[in-house]
Amino acid sequence: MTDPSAPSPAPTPPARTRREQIHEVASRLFSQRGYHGASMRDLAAELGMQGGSLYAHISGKEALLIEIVEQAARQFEGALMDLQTDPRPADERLREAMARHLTVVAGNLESATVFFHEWKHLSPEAYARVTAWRDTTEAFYRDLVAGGVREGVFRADLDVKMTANLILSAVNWAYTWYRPGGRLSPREVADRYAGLLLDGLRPPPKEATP
Amino acid sequence: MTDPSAPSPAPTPPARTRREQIHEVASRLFSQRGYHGASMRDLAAELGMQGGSLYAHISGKEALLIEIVEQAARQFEGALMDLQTDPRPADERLREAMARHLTVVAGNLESATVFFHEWKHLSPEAYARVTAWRDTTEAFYRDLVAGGVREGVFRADLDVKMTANLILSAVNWAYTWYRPGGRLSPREVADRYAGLLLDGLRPPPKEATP
DNA sequence: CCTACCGATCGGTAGG
DNA sequence: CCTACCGATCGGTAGG
Repeated sequence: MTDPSAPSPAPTPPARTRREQIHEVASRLFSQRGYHGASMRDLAAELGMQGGSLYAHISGKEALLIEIVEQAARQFEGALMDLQTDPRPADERLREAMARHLTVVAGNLESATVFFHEWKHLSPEAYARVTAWRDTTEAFYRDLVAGGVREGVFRADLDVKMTANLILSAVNWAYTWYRPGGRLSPREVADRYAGLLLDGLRPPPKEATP
Repeated sequence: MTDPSAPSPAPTPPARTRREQIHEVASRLFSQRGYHGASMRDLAAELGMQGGSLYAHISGKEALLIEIVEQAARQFEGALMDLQTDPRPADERLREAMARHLTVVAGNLESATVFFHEWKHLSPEAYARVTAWRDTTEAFYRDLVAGGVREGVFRADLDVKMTANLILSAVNWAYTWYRPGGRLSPREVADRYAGLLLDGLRPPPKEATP
């Protein structure tokens, strides 16, 4: 990691790194085996330590789950929320939001899987925080759709809630099938999905030539 | 359940009922707490028996998971597969497939949740069977989309795989938000989703009036 | 970060 | 379907 010919201006703090390693391996194990199916001894073994040694770095198993899930929630939030003040028309904002959302999912498949599957095992307080984050994301997409209707970029007769549900389905469900190194980048998936949603499956109407 | 004024022509076999009760409660517990988070003693307690007594009815915990997951898979298959020979145009077939798919999800929220979350805990043989079922469903939607393109009902430039992914996202993700007794029936959700997918979010082009 | 250990709980079985 | 039990494993701690 360190180039011996160069000075090392900012030595990496090692304590932080170890915690991050634990988080990373825990994300993988929780996503593969589920929260209850992955044991602290499994986790320790993957890091080359004994089970009890983990507790020098973390306070417990649930704290690990909380941090993984809340970090994922913060990433979704950080990717989307500044789009609320974006001046572009709603169709462009939709394309951009889907691209960012899919980029977070695709770039964090393991913690996204933990976020979607294991959040129900959180203690009531953390559970409530995650529920609030989910509601915020849903409201973001509903507002985007409603804004598009107001702008005249979207149909006036849209069911705003169902439209937001459909968009969320597309970007969230990607955690089940998207694999890095596949045919399409997250942005390409977003472009195709947004194109389908905006223009629909039907062929464009022919020029009126009776 | 039995009308005392009427003769009972086919007495219900009680052994089958007990197994079905176990399946039903297991679906709920597995969906709420996850496969590894739900214990056999939890399950027995909900049925008013001791942990060991379950094994008079079932062979083990994993057999229970296999049966729940495979029953769900069979329901999806049974709902969709006869549509392959349906003579209607692809847009109508799409609407019907989504309605049936959503009806299975909405009518079996617990086992659908187990199907989507816990199948990764199956033994290799059952895992392979479920994977094959998933592939069949994906192929069904890809064929439907490709058929629509051939018929001229869908745009010629569709990305068939991504279109099928988008449809599957819509109908599968419903397990996370659909609740019985909500605003819309599964069929109404399907109608709205199919309408959005077919016609898109953009307003219809005005009649050419220059 | 390790050794050694705690009480609790796990899936499952024997014998009735 | 129950009682009583099996060995294994769980999350976590004490003391170094």
